[in-house]
Amino acid sequence: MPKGKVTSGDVAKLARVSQSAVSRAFNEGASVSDDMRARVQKAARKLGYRPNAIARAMISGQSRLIAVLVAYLDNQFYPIVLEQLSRALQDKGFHVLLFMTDPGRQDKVVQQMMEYQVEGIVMASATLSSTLARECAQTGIPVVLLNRYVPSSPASSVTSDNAAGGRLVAKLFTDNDHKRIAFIAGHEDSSTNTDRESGFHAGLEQAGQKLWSRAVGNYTFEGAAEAARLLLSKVEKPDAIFVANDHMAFAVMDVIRNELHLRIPEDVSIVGFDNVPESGWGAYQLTTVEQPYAPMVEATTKILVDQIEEKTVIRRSIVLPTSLVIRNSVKLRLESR
Amino acid sequence: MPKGKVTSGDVAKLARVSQSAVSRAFNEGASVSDDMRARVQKAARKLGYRPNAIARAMISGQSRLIAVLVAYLDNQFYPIVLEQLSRALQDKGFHVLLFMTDPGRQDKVVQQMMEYQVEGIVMASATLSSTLARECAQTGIPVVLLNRYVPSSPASSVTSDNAAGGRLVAKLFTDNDHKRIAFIAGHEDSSTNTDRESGFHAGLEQAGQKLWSRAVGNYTFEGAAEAARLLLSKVEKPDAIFVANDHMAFAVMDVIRNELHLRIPEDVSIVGFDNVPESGWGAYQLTTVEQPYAPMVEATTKILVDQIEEKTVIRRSIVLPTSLVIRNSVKLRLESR
DNA sequence: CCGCATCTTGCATACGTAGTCAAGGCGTGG
DNA sequence: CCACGCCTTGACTACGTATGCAAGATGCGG
Repeated sequence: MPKGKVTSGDVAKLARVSQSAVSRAFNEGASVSDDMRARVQKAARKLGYRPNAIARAMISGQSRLIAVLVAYLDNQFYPIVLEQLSRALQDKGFHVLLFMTDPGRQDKVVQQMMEYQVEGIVMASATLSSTLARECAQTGIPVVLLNRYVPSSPASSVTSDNAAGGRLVAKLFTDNDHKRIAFIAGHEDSSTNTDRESGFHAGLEQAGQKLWSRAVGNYTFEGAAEAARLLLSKVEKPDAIFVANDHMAFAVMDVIRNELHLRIPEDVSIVGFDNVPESGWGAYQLTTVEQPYAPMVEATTKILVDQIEEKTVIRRSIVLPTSLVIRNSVKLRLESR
Repeated sequence: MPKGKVTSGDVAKLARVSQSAVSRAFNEGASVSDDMRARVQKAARKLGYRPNAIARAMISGQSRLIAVLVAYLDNQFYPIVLEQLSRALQDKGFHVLLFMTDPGRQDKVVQQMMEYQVEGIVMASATLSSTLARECAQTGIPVVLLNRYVPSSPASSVTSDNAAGGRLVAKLFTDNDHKRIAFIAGHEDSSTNTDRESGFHAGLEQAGQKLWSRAVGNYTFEGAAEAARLLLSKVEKPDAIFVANDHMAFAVMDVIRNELHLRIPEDVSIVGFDNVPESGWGAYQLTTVEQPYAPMVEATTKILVDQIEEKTVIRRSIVLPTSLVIRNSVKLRLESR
C-alpha cells in the first residue's frame, strides 16, 4: 500500500521514535541500538518507506550522481563502455546521469550537469570539443576524459596507448611486405586520431617507409566509405590501409568488396582500431588493435571515486597498453602460417 | 571564479534583493519586473550562479528525472533507442538516469530508482522480467515498457506490430517458393519473441504451410550460432530461416557461410527483425523487418510527459506498424528481379 | 485628490533528511 | 555508594529553493 510519499517522519510516528532515530537506522555509521534499528525497520517495511535520495543529497551535499557525456552511440565502442561504466559505478553506489550532446547544444549541457550537482563527469566521445572539456574542468569537480586527451586542460584522462597501437599496425604491415600503405583518418581534431596516426607514421619511418596516401573519414560510416573510394580510385592503389577505428573499417571493407570487387586481404589489407565485437564477426574478421575496455572503465571509476572521496581533484593521465588482434584482414608473408 | 557553491542567497545579497526575487527571476511563470530580472541576472552571471536542481526537486516535488532501465547494450537496437530517447527527453527538460540491471540485481534497482524520486520509468529490454515490470508499475509513477509487453501489468507499452512483422516474413518466404521454413527464437519468455513467432506461424498457416523446424537462441550471439548449427546439421536442411532479431541473424549467417560453407540466399534464405544499422552493411545485406525507431521513442516520451503533467497514470498500449526491408538475404522467385 | 485594482517585492515557511548538541540511562571502578 | 564515562536517544537546525501571504508601489478612473 504505497500511498503517495512516506517520509522518515511517518515511520518515526508509527514506531514511536524520533525522526532522527529513523535516519540513523538507515545510515551505516550511526549509533543505534539493535532493537531500535529493528523497530524502525519493521515500521519502515510496513509503510513501504524508502529514503529520499534527493533530500539526502541536499543535506549531505553528496548527490552520488555522475554525469556521462556522449556524442553518439553508433560506434559500438561507446555502448560497451557505457554499459560497463554504468555497472561499475552502480556497484560503488553511484548513478549515471546520461547526457547526449550535439555540437550545437554543448553549452547547455554543462549548465544542466552542474544544476544536478553531479559529483563527477565522464566525457566519453572522441569528438567532444576541447573547449567543452575545459569548461567541465573549470567546474571544480573531477572530470575524466575517456578515450580522449586534451593537453591544456586540467581534466584527467584515460586512454589506451594509441600511438603504440599505431606503431604495431605499421610494424605488421611492413613486416609483411606491404609497400603502398595508406591511412584513413577519423576526426582530425581528436587526440585518438592524431596519436594513432603519429604512431603509425613513426612505425613506418622506423621501417624505412613512408605513407603512400591518406584520406579523412571523420569517424563516420559514410565519410569512411567516401575516403575508401578516394584512395582506391587511383591507378596505383594502396595494398594496405590502416583505418582509424573499426567502425569506419567496416565501411571501407564494404566498399572494397562490394563496389570495387577487390579481395581482402589478397588485394588490400585492412586494419582497424578498437576491437569492437563486430570485428570478430565472420563476414569481416578484421585484424585490429584492441582497446582494453575493462581496465579503461576501471581506471575511470577509480579516478572518480578516489577524487570524490578525498575531495581533491588532481589531474591524472592513465595510458593503458594496447595489443594486436590478428584475424584475416591482413595478408601475411608466409602464407604457410 | 566559481568558488565552491554559490546559492540564490549569495546572488540576492550582491543584487541587494531578496532570495525570493532571485528565485522568481529564474522561473518562467513568476511575477518579476524587467529591471529586477536584469539586476538579478547580472549578479548571477557575476557569481556564476546556477540554480540547484536538487533543491528545486525537493521543494517542487519534481525531479525531472526519468529512469531508463536496460539489461544490455550488445544489440545495437538498444543503443539507438537509448540515444534517441535521451535526446527527446532532454528536449522536454527531463534527464535520463541510466540503470543497467542483471537478472540478479533487479530488486535493488527498483529501490534505487524510487529513492531518486524519478518521475517516470522506461523499461527497454525484451528480457526484463515481468515481475520487475509489475513491481515498477506498483510504484504509482508512469512506466513504459519499450519493445516489451506484459499483459497483466498496469504498465503502458510501446511496441512495433511484432505479429504483423512475423506474418510479413511468412508471406515473403511462401510467396517465393520456400518449402522448409525454420524459426530461431529469441528469449522464449519475451513478448517480442512470442508475438513474432505466432504471427509467423499464422502467416505460414495461411499459405498452407507448417514450420519445418525450430531452435532457440535466447537473443544471444552464441545461442543463435548454436541454434543454427543444430538446425542445419540435419540431413534435410531448412531452405529459409526467420531469426527473431537481427543481432542473432548475423551469428546465424556467419555459421552458415563460414562453418557450413553454404550460400545465402542460394542455399538458405535468412530474415531478421529490427533493421539495425549492421543489417545494411555490405557483408550481410540482411532482409529484415523494420522497427520504427523514431515513432517508438516519440510515443514513449509522449506517454511519459503526458502522464507526468496530468498527474494521472493510465495504461496505454501503442502498437506501431512494421515494414519489410528487402535486401539480399532471401532468394526471390523471379531471379530476373 | 481619493479609492480601488493590479503588479511587484520581501518575509516566512516548507520540502525530507543528516548531524550537532545536550540529556538521560547504564555500567564500572574506586 | 558515588563519580565518571560511554552509549543511546530526542529536539533542533541546516541544506537551497519555491511559494503563499501581506505589504508596498503604481496606475487609473471617478
